[in-house]
Amino acid sequence: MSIHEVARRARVSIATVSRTINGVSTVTPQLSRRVWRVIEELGYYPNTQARSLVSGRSRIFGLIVSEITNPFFPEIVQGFEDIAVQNNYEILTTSTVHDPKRIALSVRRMIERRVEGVAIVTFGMEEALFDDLKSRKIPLVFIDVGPPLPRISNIRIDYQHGIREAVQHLAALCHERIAFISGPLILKSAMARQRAFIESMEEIGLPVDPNLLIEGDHTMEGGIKALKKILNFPKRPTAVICSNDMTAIGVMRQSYEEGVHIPRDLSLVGFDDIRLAQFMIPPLTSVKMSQTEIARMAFNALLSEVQRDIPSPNGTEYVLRTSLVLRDSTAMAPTGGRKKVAILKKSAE
Amino acid sequence: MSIHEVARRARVSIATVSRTINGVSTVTPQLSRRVWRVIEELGYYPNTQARSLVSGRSRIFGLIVSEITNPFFPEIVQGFEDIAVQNNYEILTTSTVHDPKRIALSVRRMIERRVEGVAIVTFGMEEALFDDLKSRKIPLVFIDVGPPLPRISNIRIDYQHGIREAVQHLAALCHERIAFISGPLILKSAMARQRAFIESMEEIGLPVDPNLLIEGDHTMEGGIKALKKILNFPKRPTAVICSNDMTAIGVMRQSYEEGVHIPRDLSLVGFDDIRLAQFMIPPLTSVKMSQTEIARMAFNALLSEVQRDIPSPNGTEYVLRTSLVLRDSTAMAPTGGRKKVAILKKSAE
DNA sequence: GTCATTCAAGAAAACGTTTTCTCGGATTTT
DNA sequence: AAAATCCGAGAAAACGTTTTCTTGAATGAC
Repeated sequence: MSIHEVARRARVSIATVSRTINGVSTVTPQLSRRVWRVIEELGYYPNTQARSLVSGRSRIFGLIVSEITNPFFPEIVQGFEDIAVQNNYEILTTSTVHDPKRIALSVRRMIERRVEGVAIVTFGMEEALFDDLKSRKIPLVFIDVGPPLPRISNIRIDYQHGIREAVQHLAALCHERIAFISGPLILKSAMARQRAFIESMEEIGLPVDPNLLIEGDHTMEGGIKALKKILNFPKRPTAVICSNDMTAIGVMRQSYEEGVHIPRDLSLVGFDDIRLAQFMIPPLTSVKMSQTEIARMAFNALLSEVQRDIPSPNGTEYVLRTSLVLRDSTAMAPTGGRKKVAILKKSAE
Repeated sequence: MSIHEVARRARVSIATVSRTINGVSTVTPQLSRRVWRVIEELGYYPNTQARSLVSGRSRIFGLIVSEITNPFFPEIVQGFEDIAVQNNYEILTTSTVHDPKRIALSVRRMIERRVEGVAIVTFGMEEALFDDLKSRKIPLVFIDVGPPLPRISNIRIDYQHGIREAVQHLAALCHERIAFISGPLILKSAMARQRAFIESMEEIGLPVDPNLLIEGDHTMEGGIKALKKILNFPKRPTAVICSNDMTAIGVMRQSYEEGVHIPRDLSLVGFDDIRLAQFMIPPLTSVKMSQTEIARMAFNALLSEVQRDIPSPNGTEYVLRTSLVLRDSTAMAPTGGRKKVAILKKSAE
């Protein structure tokens, strides 16, 4: 089972077996063949733990995501795993479920396993929980934190670009009253999206009604609640942009419940462009933030940091473009916005 | 950084440090306190690799799923992770993406990491790929394979129960032409579901039209295609049962496209009851196969096998009940169906 | 033909733990 | 009070590798 058994049967030293496996040049072809034959015969697989103990390299990366049951994340996990496999790395995934205890535990375990780097894809603000990793000089990559620190890279999401496209698209369809359902505003990323929305509106000369800035929670339930609120306003908006797709799905659901037709009565734009978006009814127009791309960037950030001989003095900043994907959940604004809504209300009574 | 440093600073031997960490009784409270203080001070975390090298226990379980981007699986991964955390295990997850090469590689790596057990949740038929694990006597747990072998447990899904409920439910709503969209029939699990459907229909005395047995592929796209086929039949069915929820979502999507209203024109039942089902428009009636429960069973199967002193001679068989969850995608059959069923029922008496 | 050089492969050290073995002092037994 | 027992803690072995050091044979130089 161990390298010794192989060595014994091939009548060589364990050093030779090790060298054979690792393709070190100094081993005679003849011996090499003999060793390989025994390895095959025995079905010998080297013990990774022993290997990385002596080599000091675990070939493991950690991946921390908020919640794997949120459809946004599986694509990231898959993408990360795909590249990891290609590069002979393994990954230790943790779905934090927003539980600080869980995060702390997971960080601890990753350190104990001597991971070579950790990608933190959480959109959260639990930064302090990762101090342990930082002080141990483990390469990290975050989403949307700055400024870069030694060994700590960052993927900056260019929210502005996609959201501007969304606002312009709606404006082109004659929408003027546009609501924005944000994520929890304690989250940097949620804040950034809202800010991008406001700036885009101002840029294009549309008024931002503070009543139409609604704080959601990035869940379907949140979308449902938010739409209820929106429909209660005397002056209903004709379009809604959501801070993520799950919220948009909630909005759709509640619209159906209340007899509001999308996109005839209400145009809807999501954010993230999860795969599901295209299978909604109607297919959801959304701002794409490529999960695969995020995964790729995150992995490469870690890998290149690990492969460096001297640590990067200031991490690296990667930028991810977002951009609008048009589908069927947006349409021309109902003419004379207001009146139409008034009529709608009457017929509802 | 290592146990030696701790030992040096606490002026004890490394054995004492080890004993302190592992709570071995024979260590004086006074010394213990001294050691702990140094550990805290240094922020020392033991090296898992060294630990499990000597102890021979990796405290890792492998988890192999078909495709983490399929909404059915994340709940399983999460559930598995939850229990693993509670039991101080770590998990190495692989999403096979149906690629045999990938599976083989992943199996190999798991063996190299000396995982203590592997849960295989794939609904596939790549069984031969796991022979390596079997021959190494690593505890395994499968879904829906039998018969049990030494150290190999099995979770048998009781498809019949839930599907019978679904058929009875539809029959009660006076449906008699009921279509079934299966998964790929090379899959045991897909076959089993179809068989359960046929048996349930016969049980209740409804005819099974072979034309209404359609082979899908467990994807949304498959559902879309299948519905197109169904709508082309001269004698359309009034209800459809799908072999999984993704297929049902595809059916919904295409129904919308073709102006077929669910549930007025067509009743729809899914299978799996993924979380998303309740957020569909309309909320999808589905046969629940609790993913959390599967995860729990799988983990416990592995854990109890590992904790045994002598291996189980025949694994253990766990059974998971399925049952219908009623929502809004089913309704009374369009009139015309009614009468006939009434007659049918009479003749059955 | 002797001596320096090269090189393949074995011996041994090292990685960071746990665990067995050993030892010396304290406690109990007689 | 001497002998036997216990017990806390250090020394050392072991886990399965990689890698450095060593060795001895073969090659080449003069």
